[in-house]
Amino acid sequence: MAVTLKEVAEKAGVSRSAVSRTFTEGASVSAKTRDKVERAAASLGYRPNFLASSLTTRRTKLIGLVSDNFHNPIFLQVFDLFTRNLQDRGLRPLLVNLSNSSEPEKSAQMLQQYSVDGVVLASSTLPPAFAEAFRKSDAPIVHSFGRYTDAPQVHVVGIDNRQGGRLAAETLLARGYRRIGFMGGPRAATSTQDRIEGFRDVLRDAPGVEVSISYAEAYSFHAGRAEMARLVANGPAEAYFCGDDVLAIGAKSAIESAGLNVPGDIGLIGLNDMEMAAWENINLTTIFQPVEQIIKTSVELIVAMIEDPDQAPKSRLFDCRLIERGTLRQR
Amino acid sequence: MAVTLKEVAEKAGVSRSAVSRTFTEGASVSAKTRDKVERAAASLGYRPNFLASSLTTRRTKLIGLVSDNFHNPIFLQVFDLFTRNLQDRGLRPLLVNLSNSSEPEKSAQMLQQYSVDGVVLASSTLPPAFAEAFRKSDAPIVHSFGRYTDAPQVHVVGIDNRQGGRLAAETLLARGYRRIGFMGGPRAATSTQDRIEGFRDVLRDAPGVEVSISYAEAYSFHAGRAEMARLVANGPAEAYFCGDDVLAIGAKSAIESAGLNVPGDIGLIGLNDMEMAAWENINLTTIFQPVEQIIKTSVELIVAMIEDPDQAPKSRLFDCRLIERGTLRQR
DNA sequence: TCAAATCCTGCAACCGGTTGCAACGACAGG
DNA sequence: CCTGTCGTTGCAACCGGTTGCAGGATTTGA
Repeated sequence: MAVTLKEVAEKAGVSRSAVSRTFTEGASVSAKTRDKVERAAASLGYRPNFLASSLTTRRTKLIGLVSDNFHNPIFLQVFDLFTRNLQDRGLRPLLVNLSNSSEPEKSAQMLQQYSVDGVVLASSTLPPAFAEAFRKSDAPIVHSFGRYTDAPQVHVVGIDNRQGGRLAAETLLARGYRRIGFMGGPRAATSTQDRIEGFRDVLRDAPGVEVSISYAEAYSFHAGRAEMARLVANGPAEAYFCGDDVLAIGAKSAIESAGLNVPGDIGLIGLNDMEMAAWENINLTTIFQPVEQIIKTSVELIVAMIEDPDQAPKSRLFDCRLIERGTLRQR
Repeated sequence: MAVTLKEVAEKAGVSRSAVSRTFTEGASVSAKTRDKVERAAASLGYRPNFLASSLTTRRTKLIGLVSDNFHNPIFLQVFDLFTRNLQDRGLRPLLVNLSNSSEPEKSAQMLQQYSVDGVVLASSTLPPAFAEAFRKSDAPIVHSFGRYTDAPQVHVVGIDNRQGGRLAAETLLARGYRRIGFMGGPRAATSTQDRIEGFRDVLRDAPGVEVSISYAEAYSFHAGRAEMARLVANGPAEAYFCGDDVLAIGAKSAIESAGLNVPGDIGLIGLNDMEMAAWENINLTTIFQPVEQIIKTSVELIVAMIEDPDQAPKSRLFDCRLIERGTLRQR
């Protein structure tokens, strides 16, 4: 059984308040008392109970970290960065896996019952209804990797998907491709639509360019591979912008299985720049998404909102940039 | 501000105890009272505060999920499975990232301060001192993917690394390889030594077989690639057992970069059977590690220990099995 | 119809802390 | 030496729940 305040107080011969105060930043305690208390606490191995104190302080230092993406390898990096950023500020992530859950309200309530100080939604595929469910809990919320809106319901931190789409289109144009395809993730993913829009904006005005659009069933290797296999069988474009690296890697596999070559026969450009994209046997040209910056900003934002919860929701978007590797022809 | 017990009690015209009891499994409340309370609770949107109740019940339903492995893609699956298994039992993972932390005691104390009901250490590379630090916290502990010991300090759930090593060796022998290498992870990783032992046990007695051992600096693609590049330059063996799929994939990349072919020139067999190993462009023959079973057992064990904490620590090991794909010659 | 058994309920104390307030002691200034 | 000020301390109430206990209400059995 853990040592309590009371035991320390008795051992040190002071009141419980005195003990509490020596462990509270900025409270008024004399050097003599502090010394007695610290001595007693050390000898008993006392550690204040966070949960008990949270009752009165109304701070748990718990942050709900909610995601539905446990298959795309980029999210391992996302979890790594989130946990470290949070830990560095003395916050603790309470992990919630929304995969095949149809009841976001349950999770939102649960987080509320744990009195989390804030919630991070880390997902680019979260249906709007889900974000809405969490909004009702009164804790600060940040939607990371979310979609830009003029009047967002919650704070959004992510990339400018439109700019990413434009960048991909410009890159493909500059390489001289004229029959160009977009291969998106699931049609419903919020990120996909904006990327298409940017992509189209650029190509609309380009003379003699033919654009095709298709969707993979998920942001996964197999979905990308299956979709590209279908495309290859029906006369593929010259190059594809894939909405995610993992789709691009699947696509590459399909192309090579068909006896064709990347970038010789078909060019590919991905999005994310996940670790694997740099592996020499993959070597994927891709649009870099500033994951570290997004996460750092998300955590800063959550911390700021804990201090001052009444900030109007805003979208914070970062630009993507091109990472040139070996899956587009040089021109 | 959240609705409290007291407000519900007032609205329903009953005592606080009555409200508490209607929300407590198996407490004695009349149908009439329960009805009044539920009505009032629903109209106010009341949800009991877990943290407050944990103070008296001594159950938080919080489980510390500790890991230091946020780079090997297999761990995304590990996190997925852990969170889901825990959630299914109404438990909540408090995620702790031990990466580049040299003070496990801090994390252990922190978990204690949150009164977690149990701790899962999910790592195959955890230095013994780390496990030791957590052992001192009085919560039930399970070390998943840990190393087998006759007299373990904490419960261990993992694979029989020795059997895995034997299986790899037998497979390579059966394929007619005679110059055989082992490429392990970091020399200090607890798992590596046992795998070598099993591997050696089989090959020691095989006539005319030459065994070499080497280590990659980390369980990572680049470490595997670098080590294999070194081996290829110095006259490689005919086939290698790599201590992890990600090492094997790195090795394959190095072999192909050197203008050689897998399995034509060098055979490879990995360990883990991570998702990516099945990707058609990788198609890695590997030793399957029953991750789902390990995690399911770990969670069951934690739950059992919460009920009855005084079980002597035991090791629970699972057998590996061979997954044949395309990186070994057929014989 | 009445006593005994059973079920419900509220009181009050408690879980492990925090904090407003009033009392106290020490010290400085007059 | 007295008074005012200030820093320190303990008391007691509180955070949002749970629970042992005793008394009241209800049911059961004869």
